[in-house]
Amino acid sequence: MNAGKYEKGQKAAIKILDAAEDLLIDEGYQSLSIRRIASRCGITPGNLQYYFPSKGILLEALLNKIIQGYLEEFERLRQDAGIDPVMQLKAVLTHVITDLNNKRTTHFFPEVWALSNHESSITNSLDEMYGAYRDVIKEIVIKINPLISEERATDLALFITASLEGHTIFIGHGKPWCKKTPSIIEMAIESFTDLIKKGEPVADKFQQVVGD
Amino acid sequence: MNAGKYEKGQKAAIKILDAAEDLLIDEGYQSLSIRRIASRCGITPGNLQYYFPSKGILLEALLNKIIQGYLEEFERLRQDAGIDPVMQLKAVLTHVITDLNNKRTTHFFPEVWALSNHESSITNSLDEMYGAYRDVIKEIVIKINPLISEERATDLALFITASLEGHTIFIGHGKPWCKKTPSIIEMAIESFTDLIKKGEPVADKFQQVVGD
Amino acid sequence: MNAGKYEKGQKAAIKILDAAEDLLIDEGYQSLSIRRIASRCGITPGNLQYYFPSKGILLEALLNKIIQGYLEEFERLRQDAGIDPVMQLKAVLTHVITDLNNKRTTHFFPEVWALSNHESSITNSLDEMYGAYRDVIKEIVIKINPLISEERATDLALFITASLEGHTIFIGHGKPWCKKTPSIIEMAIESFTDLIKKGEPVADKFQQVVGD
Amino acid sequence: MNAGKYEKGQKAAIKILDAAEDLLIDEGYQSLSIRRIASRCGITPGNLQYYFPSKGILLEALLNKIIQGYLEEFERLRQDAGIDPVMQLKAVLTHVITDLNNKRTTHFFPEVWALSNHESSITNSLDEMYGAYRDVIKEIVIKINPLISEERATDLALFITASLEGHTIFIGHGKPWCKKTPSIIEMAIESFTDLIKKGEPVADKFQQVVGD
DNA sequence: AATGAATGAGCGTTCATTCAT
DNA sequence: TATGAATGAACGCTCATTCAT
Repeated sequence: MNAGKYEKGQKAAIKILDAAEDLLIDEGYQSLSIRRIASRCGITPGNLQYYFPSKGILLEALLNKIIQGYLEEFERLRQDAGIDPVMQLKAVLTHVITDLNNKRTTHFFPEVWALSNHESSITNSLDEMYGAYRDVIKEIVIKINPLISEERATDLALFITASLEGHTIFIGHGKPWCKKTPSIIEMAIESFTDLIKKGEPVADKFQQVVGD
Repeated sequence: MNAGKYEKGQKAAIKILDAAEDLLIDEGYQSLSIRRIASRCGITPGNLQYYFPSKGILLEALLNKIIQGYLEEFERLRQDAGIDPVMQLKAVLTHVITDLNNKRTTHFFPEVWALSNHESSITNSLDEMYGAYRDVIKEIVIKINPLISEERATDLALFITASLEGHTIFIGHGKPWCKKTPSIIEMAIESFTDLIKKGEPVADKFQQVVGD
Repeated sequence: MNAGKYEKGQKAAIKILDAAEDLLIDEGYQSLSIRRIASRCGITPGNLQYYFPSKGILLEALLNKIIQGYLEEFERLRQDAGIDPVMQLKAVLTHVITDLNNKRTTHFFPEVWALSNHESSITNSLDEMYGAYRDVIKEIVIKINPLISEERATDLALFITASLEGHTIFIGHGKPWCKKTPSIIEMAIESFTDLIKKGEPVADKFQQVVGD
Repeated sequence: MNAGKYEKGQKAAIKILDAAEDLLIDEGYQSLSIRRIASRCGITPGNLQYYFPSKGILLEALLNKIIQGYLEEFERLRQDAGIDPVMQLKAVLTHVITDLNNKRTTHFFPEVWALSNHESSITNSLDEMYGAYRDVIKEIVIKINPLISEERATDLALFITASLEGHTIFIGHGKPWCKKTPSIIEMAIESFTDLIKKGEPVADKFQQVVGD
C-alpha cells in the first residue's frame, strides 16, 4: 500500500477505506468494486489504485481497519473490569449482544464469514480478532471460577463467543427478532454464568449416565 | 421455470442445480455465475437459461432445494422423538452440531446470511427454514419443562438455535476449532438443559436483586 | 411458408401474423423477435418456425398482409368514384389524411420506410402498394383535368401521394400536431386541386420569366 | 458523457460518433450495436463505453450531432435571405428537396421517425429540429404574404415542411423516382407559392360550396 | 498524487435457428 | 402439428487492472 507517506495521502487512504466500508455495509461484498468505491469518494479508479494497487490489498486493509475497531472495543471491555466478575460478565454480554443491532455489525460479519471460507487471506485477521475476543471472556471466566482448568476456560470462552455470534442473524439490525434482544441477553447471562460456575464437565457419557 | 417436462429435461434441471450447489459451496456466491454453472455441467449458457430464465430464478430454486434438505432433516429429528425428552434434546444437539462440520453446512449458511442482508427475496425461504428448526426445539423444550409459558418456550428455542448457528464459524469444516466439537456439544447439552429446566426468568434486574 | 395447407394451420398462421403485427405496431421492429411473437400467441418458437421457417419469411408475409389491407382500401376508394372528380379527390384526401391518425398507420410506415433502406426484399411490396396508391390519385387527376399529359399526371400523383406520406410524422397518432389535421386537409385539397387544374408546367426557369 | 478532456480523447469521441453515424446510415438502427461501432473505429467495447457509458447516451449524442448539422443548415438558409422572398422560397425548396438525395438524409430520417415512435427520449431533439425548420419556412411565408395571420403562417409552414419530408421515401438516395426530382421541385414551388399567396382559407365546407 | 484513456475478460441475457420427439 | 431441448453468436454492460501524462 502506498498510503500514509504524506499527510494528504493518508487522508485520501482513509477516505477510500471509509467509502469502501459504507459500500460493504450498505450493499454487500458483491457490490464492492473499485469503481464504485472510487465514485463514492469522488476520485478516479486510477487514483484509487495508486493507494491500493489491487482489490485484494484494499480488502485486507479494509478488514483490518474494521477489525481494529472491534479489537479496541474488546480492550475497553477488558479494562472496564469492575470488582465483581459476574457483574463484568453481565456488562460485557449486554454490550456485545446490544451491539449486534448496529447495522455495521449485523452486515459486516456475515460478509467476512462468507469470504473467509474462500479467501484464506481474510481468515487470519478474523482469527486474531476472535482470539482477542475470547481472551476477554476467558479472563472473566477465570475470575468467576478460579478453580477451573486452563483448557476448560478456553472452551467456555469459545462456546460463549461462538454462541453470541449466532444471534447476529436473528436479532441483528432489521432482523425479525430484534425485540427479543432483552430476553436473549437475560438467557445468555443466566446460562453462561451457570455454566462457568459449574466448572469442569463430567468426564464422559458413561459417567454422565452414572452421575445421574 | 421451464424445468424439464420430458425426462431428459428433468435430468438437466437437476444437473444444473447440483452444479450450482457445488459451485456455491466450493467457491462462494461471488463465483456463482451462469456461465460457470453451465460449463460445470457441460451445457451452454443459453441452454441453462432455457431452464432458469434468470439468475434470480435459479438462485431461488437453488436455495429452496438446499433448504428443503434441511427441512426434511428437521422433520426426521422431530419424528425421532424418544421417550425421554432430555435424551431427545441431547440427540438433536449432537446431530446438529456435528452436522456443522459438513462442508455444505459450513459454507452454505454464511453465504445466505450475507445474501439475505441485501436481497429480501432470499430472506423468506431462510426464515421459513429457521421457523421449522425452532419448532423442533420448542417442542422438546415444552416436553422437558411442561410448566413453561408459550412465550418462554419460543424464546428458549430462539436462543438455542441462534447459539448453535454461531458455532458454524468456529467448528465448521476446515475451521481451527474442529477438534473442540465434542466439548461444544457437551457444553451445549449442559447449559441448554439447565436453562430449560429453570423455566421462567426473574422479571427484571430490580426484582432480581429484591428476589435474592 | 408451410401455412395454409389445412384449416388449423391457416388459423395458426393468421394468429401468428396478427400477433406479429401488434408487436410491430406497439414496440417497433427492434422488438419483433420470433420468441416474442410466439409468446404473444401462446405457442413455442419451434412451432412458429414450422409455419414461417425464417424470420425473413415471416416478415415478408407480415408486410404483405398489412399492405394487402391498404391495397384493398385503395380499391375501395377507386370504386367510390362519384360523379364529380373534384369531390372524389376531396373525399380521398380527407380519408387518407384522417387515416394517418390510426396508430397502425402512424407506426407501421416509418418502420417499413426504415427497413426498406436496408432490406431490398421489402422494397418490392412497398413499391407495389405505392403504385396502386398513385394509380388511384392519377385516375382522379386525369378526370379533373383531361387535357393533362400522361407524364404530368404521373408526376402529380407522385407529388401528391409523397406529400401526404410526409404528414404521418407530424399529425399521426400521438404526434404533437394532431389537432391541425383539419387545417392540413383543407390546405391539401386547396393546393392539390389548383395544381391539377393548372395542368402542364412552364418548361423551365427561362421560359418562366418569358412566360410572365 | 466522459468525452475527451485531452485532445486524444476528444478525437476518440468524435471518431466514435462518426463511426456510429456511418453505421446507422449504412446498415440501419438494427445494426447499430456498441460492439460494431467499436470495431468500426478499432477500439474495444469497454473503451467505447468509457466515452459513452450507455447506448442510450451514445444514441442521444449521435442524434444531436446529426441534427445539429441540419440546424446549422437551416440557419444558413435563413441568412441567405435575398431581396425577393419568392426567390428565397424557391431557393430553400430547391435546396431541401435536392438534399433528400443525400444518402445521409435519405437513410437517417426514416430511422429516427421509426425510433421516435417508441423512444420518447428521441422525440424531443427531433421536434426541436423540425421547429427550427418550420420557423425558416414560416418567416418566408410571412414575407411573401404579410397580410396572413400568425396561425395561418404556422399551418402553412407545417404543411410545407411535412409535405417535403414525405418525398424522402420516393426521390431519396437510391429510390426509384430520383429522376423526378426536378419535377417535384417545380410542383412544390408552384403549389406552395400559390397556397401562400391565397392567404386565409374559406371558413368551412358550406361556404366552400357557396363560394364556388 | 491524480487523471484520462485503454484493455481484455467476464457478466446476465436474448436471439434465430435446429432438431428429436 | 406442436413441444422441449439445445446451440452458438451476439447483445449492453461492468469489471480489475495498466499506463502515459
